[in-house]
Amino acid sequence: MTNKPLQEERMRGYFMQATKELLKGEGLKSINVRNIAQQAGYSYATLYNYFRDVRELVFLCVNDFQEECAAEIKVKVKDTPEGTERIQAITEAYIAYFVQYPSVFNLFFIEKLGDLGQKQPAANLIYTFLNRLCEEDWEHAVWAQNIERSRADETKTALNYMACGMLVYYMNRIQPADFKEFMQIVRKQVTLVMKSLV
Amino acid sequence: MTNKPLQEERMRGYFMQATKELLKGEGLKSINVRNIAQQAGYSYATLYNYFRDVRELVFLCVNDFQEECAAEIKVKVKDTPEGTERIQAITEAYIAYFVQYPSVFNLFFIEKLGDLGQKQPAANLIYTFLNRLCEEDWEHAVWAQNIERSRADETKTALNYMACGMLVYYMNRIQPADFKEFMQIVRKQVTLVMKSLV
DNA sequence: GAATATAATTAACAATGTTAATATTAAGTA
DNA sequence: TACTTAATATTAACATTGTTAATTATATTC
Repeated sequence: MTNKPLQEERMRGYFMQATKELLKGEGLKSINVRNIAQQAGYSYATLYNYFRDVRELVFLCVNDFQEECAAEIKVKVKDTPEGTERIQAITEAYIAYFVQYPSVFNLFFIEKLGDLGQKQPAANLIYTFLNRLCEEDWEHAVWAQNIERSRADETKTALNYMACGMLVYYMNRIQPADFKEFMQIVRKQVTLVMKSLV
Repeated sequence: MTNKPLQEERMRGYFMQATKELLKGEGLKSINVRNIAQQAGYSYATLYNYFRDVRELVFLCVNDFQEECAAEIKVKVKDTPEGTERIQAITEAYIAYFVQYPSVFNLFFIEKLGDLGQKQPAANLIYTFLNRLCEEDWEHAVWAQNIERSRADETKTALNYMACGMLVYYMNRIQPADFKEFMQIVRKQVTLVMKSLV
């Protein structure tokens, strides 16, 4: 008695595991079908029995990285009081995560999923990620500080854009040069955006 | 009597012209040595007599695009009064330019120049572009509205990051779907950032 | 006009994504 | 158990792209 869907799921898992290992290890430049397949212990053509193409495979990893990122952040901010203060802390941790894993950043924000046909779900997943991370805290802030929801939404959006912009500059332009300085700017800018709440 | 440097400069010009035509026409996906060389009327290997590699060629176009963009913006904002109001107008026109030419956007913000060895100058050129476009107006604003310079610098930086972030989201994630709506969000967000001045 | 330097072209190679053809393994049945 | 067929995996092959080497064409100089 065989269970085909389960087996296929396992196979996909092996390839995804391999992809994630490569991404976090060697980085994006090592991502190609032959490397991935070797890391998974299969031949490169086998991959095509389980994924439409290599991009589908790579973008299926987005979910896993988000879970990992969310877990990491949860630990980091567990002692920060709920509300705007924690929104700042989460945003900073979010940025720090991507700095730690540049390939994940590229995967999330740079690689074009546009070409990826039906993968708009992945785009939404990415677009809403920071907001989901901060959801409770926004609720709390709106309630506790009596903030207008439309105002909160604008600030939320601003935070989202700002975080992305800072990451793009830091990652692609090496600007500023060092991480510590970068995180200081991040803190300043996040504070500045949060000020628009009141 | 020949003038080698002049001739070489001309050759470089032909290839750069071809590259720019392709970028603005077919887009980034059509950029490869064979296409560029054909568009320039030469063989693909000839390119390597004038540029280290294809990326050097492409990034040499950054300058030209910036000039074009600056000229376009100048026309657009010529009736807007100097100062913060024009900073907003310039920022919006800057964003609109990149939406109009997605390949230029990719070239400026997405393509990694990191690998490009000694091309940090290009990175700086890009990083400072919006600030240079608004330079006079910032001077005017600081002077006319008696704004602290450190405060102005923070807002300037925020605007820079914000513009980049909005573009990344709109370009890569198709979010929001339509240009008009996007530009409304842009206006709102720019206004929000500019409020941090006072 | 022959010899040489310069520049451009074609040929060739390596890396990568993808598909087609082949081989291998597993499942089902007499 | 042995044979047939379906499934899965592998190797071979092809297309695209960047790059370099070998070759050909052009221009310069004596």
